[in-house]
This record gives sequence, structure tokens and C-alpha cells, in this order.
Amino acid sequence: MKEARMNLFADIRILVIDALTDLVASGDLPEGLSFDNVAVEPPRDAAHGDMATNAAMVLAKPAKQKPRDIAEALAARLTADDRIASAEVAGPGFLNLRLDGSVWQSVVSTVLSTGTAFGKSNLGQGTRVNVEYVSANPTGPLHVGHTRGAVFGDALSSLLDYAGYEVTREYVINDGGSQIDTLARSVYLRYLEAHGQEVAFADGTYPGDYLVPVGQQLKDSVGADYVDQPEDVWLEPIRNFATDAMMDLIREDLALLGIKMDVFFSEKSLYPTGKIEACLQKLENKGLIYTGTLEPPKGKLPEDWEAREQTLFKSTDFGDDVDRPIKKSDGAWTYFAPDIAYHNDKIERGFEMLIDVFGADHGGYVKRMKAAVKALSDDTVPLDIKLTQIVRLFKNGEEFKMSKRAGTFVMLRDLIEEVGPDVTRFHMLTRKNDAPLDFDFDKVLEQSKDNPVFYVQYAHARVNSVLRKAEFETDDATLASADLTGMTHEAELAVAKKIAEWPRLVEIAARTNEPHRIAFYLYELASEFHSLWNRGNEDASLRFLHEGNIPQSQAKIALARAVSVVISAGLGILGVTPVDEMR
RNA sequence: GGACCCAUAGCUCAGCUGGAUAGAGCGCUGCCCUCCGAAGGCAGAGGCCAGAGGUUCGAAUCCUCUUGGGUCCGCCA
Repeated sequence: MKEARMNLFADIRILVIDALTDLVASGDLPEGLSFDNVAVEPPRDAAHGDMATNAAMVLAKPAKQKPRDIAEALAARLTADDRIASAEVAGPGFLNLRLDGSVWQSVVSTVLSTGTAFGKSNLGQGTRVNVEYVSANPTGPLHVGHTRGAVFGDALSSLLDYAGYEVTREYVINDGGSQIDTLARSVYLRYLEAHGQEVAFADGTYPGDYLVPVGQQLKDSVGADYVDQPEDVWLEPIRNFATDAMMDLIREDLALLGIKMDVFFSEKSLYPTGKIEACLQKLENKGLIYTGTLEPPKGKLPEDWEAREQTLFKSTDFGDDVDRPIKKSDGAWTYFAPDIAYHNDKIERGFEMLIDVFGADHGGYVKRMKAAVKALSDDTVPLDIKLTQIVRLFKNGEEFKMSKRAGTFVMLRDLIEEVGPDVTRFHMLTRKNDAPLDFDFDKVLEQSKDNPVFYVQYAHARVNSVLRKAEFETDDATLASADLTGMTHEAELAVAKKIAEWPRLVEIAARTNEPHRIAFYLYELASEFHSLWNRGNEDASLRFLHEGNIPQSQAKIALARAVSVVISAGLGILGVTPVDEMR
């Protein structure tokens, strides 16, 4: 497989496994050993070589041999391969490998001939995965809090796609709940306002300006039909009208971020289909539904608490802490019921893996949702739920507190207008999803080394500037066939080695569902590149352009171009457009 | 009361299915550059990985407990 060959670490691991297999064949190791835990990794300290394997330590116990003895025997086999320059035993039984310079040179050529596909993996093997993200209630435009989940989910989707999964990006519209009634009533007030009436926004309505045009549009659409009419006349049509209007707003917001969903799933659409009942029946058939009364929560009781009999899902069978109500005491569904049915629908649509991206405030919801999916799929469809922590905004070094009550929420569109989609997206991914994120309007635009967005883009721009200046062939095909045997300087090799880590990093990031690793990697790659660039100031031989020496220049530029290809690939996953020059 | 997340350098944070002497940026100290290959460079100091046990050849990483911080907790979605 071409993909497999791009991951150098995987290649060398295969080499190690083959060598171990030989040792078994020759009787140096006993039969029946498992090599599953044998790893080939970059050592933390570059002085330990290019790669290290723990094979000897992992196998010592089951093989009943000393780790160093196994390592010695393994080293002897490995050094027979052209790619291995040296193999030495170190520490408690590590085998440190140094690779031949030609290996790194060929990595550069491979990048240039495969382009941004370098790093693509078949890890996912076409597994159908559904990534649900954003899913903000359709009651208003997206704000900063939603933005993080949106960026995270979108980058994760791209990452999984790059790693060989078949990804569906999905947004579930929570259009079935009572917050839509609130929305409809709020729009009704704006509608009356459009008809010239004085209105007052009571508690429990949405006073935001964004509903003013919706009220106007409603007037344009239905005239005075709903004026002075009772709620049962207009509530349902306005619910639909308002939801559509809000989803239009949200789609615009998403478009500003460059996000395009594959599926917008209406929760309400589940109700008339009988799918909720069918799903609950499915659980009932498994004996997981019963009528009962929950224990009161420990600690301070809610004031109006009293025991009530409810229809419960036995989520405790699947790791939840308490069983969860799916019907209220009045017989109506709780919000959990359609959500179970929605996830069941995803399973029935054939997804083999589910991912939900929620805000951290929904953390309490994780166990029950996982329990439901486990029950419904008989534990065949894994559900991973990623929580995104809060974003704290800073302006002029001071925290900008957002408050729903005070109406000081910063909207996604404000953010985009201020700093642009690329900076927003990159910065949102410079932190682990479950860590709080600081977003400083000034710092994210700063052009300095401590701003990763700038630093990575700058590296890409620098490469481009070299390509612009070169007055000879610099297309990728030409560069791919450049003679790279002169690429031996440690600063150059450091860049090539970092490039070689890319396919491995993609797999790690995809396995852990953590796109932030891409952002950190790009920063490291950019850092190695800038470092090499700076060396060119003192050592002219490390510059990329060499007057009158086209082959040498092409060889140097090949490395630089490989950097920009990988940066492009990485930024592509993050949804950030690489820039060709800084402004 | 319970659940989940978090705790790593002065600050903000990385840290791979458990690997060797735990990293980066900022800040600090010293040296260099004044250059358009510009939006600085190089080097150095700085750590009980919250604490205590356990598993392991080996733990920041896995398990248990403790402490401290955040979020959430029956007819709201």
C-alpha cells in the first residue's frame, strides 16, 4: 500500500517485526510471542538517534531472556537493512536506531510527488463516522461559545476524512422543544411591532434585535392575519417560520467560518414518524424500560421536589449513575427520548462510529447518551463525546465578560469581522478541546513568534517567496527528482525528520479525536523551518537560492517546498487557508 | 451528597497504546544582529508533573484515596 509506505515509523516497525520473526525462526526467540506491544517511536532526546524500539523490554519477560540480549540480536538483524545506519542498545534495553541519510532525502521526494496527500492514512478503512457538532438551538445567531465547537467539530471531521474515514458532518436542529415556543412568541412581538404596536418583552422571551427583521418578514408574508389573534392560531406557523429564519442565520454564520454541513437533521421530524415510539419499543424489548420512582438527589433538595412515577430507561446497566426518565409524569417525552431516537436513527442509517461535540455544560449528559447508544447498538457502534470548554475573551488585555442577561454576548460574526475566519479557526485549535481557551483580540493578530497562527503562515509565505524569486523550474515534479544527496546538514535533516513525523502524527490525532495536535505539530514544523532559514544568515550554504547553481538551488528548494506542502495539508485539515505572503 | 473535567517552569500551555535526563512560547539573564532572508537570532537559569499509596522492568501518563479549581445534577432542551 502506498499509504502505508508514507509512514516511516510504521515501515521501520514492520522491519523490526520481521527481524523478530526471523529470530523466532532461527530459534533465538521462543515461539508464540505477541509483538503487539512492540513500538517504534521518535525518542524524546535526539541524541538517542532517530527512532527507538522497546521490543527487547516488552519481550524480555515472555521470552524469559535478558532485554539486552534480545536487543543485541535484534540490532544485528536490523543493521543488515540499507535504511538502518546504526542500531545500538541503550538504557534498560532500548534499541536506538539511526537511519541512513538517504531515508530522509527520499521523504522529501515523496512529499513532492504525493503533494498534500502525503500523510493521508487508511487508518479509518472507510469506516462510516457521523460527527455531530454545533447543533445550537435555532433561537438566534451563533456566538463565541458555539464557535469553538463549530471549529473543533469541523476540523475533527476533516482530520478523520484525511485519516481514511468516511465522514458525515451533521447538525441536529433542536426544533422540538419549548424554547421554540419562546422564539415564536418573541417573533410574534416583533411582528406586532412591525404593525406599529407597542410591545413589552417579558421575562422568558428573547429581546434580541436579530428578531426585528424576522417580525418584518413575517408581516410581509402574512400581512395582518395574526394580529390580535389567539396563540393557537399563530403559534405553530410562527414556530416554523421563525425556526427557518434562525437556521438561515446560523447557516450564514457557519458559512463565514467555511463550514458546510452534510446533514441538517430536524429533531421535530422524528415525532410524526413514530420513530421515537419504535426506538423505545426496541429498548423495551431488551427489557430496559420500566416505570418507577427515582431517589431524590442527595444533598440540598430542590424546593419543589416530590417523588413522581416516571417511565425510566435502565441506563445504569450501561455505566450510568442513575436511570433516566424518558417520559414526564404527564406522559410527554422528556428531551432525552427524541435524543435517544435520533441516535438510534444514526445507527440505523448505517454509521459505524458516532461522535458528538458538546459544550462542557452538557458534560452531565455524556454517560446517559453513551449508555443509550450502547444499548441500542448492542455495543457495536462506539460513541465518543467530545466536550469543548469555555472561551474567555480578552480585549486590550482585559477579560470581556459575556452575559446572556446583560446581552453582551459576542457573536460569531463579530469575531470573524474583527480577526477573520483563518485566525479564528487556527486559534480555537491551539488548545485541547477540554481546556479553557483564552481568545485575545490583540494577541491573535500579533505578528510575532509567540503567535502560532502568524508563525505557521509566515513559514508558508517564506517558502512561497523563495519560489517566486527562483528563476528556474520549481514545479513539484522537477523538485521531486532533484538530487538531494547533498542534504546532509543537521539543520536540514531536522526539518526532513519533522516532515517524516507528519503521517504518524495524523494517525495519533485521528485515533484520539484531537485535532489540536495538528496545530501544535505545524508550529513545531514551522519552528524547525524558521530555524533553518535563520541559519542561512550565517551560513550561506544553507540558503535556498544559490546564484548560478540551479541543481543545488533546486535541491534546497525541494526541502522548503516539502515544508509548505505539509503545512498546506495541515492547515487544510484545520480549515485555514495558507497565505502566500504576509501583509 | 453524587457525577464528569482539570491540576506539569514565575505566567500560558504541549506531552503519543506507559519508555531513557519531562518540552514549547512568554517573562528573566547573558551574548549577537541594525540586517529587507523584515516582522530578530543564539545560549542559559528555572520542575517533588497538587499530595499519598498501588500496578509495572519502567508512571506526568493506568488504578485507589486525599486536597484544590471548574461544570453539571428529577417533569429545561
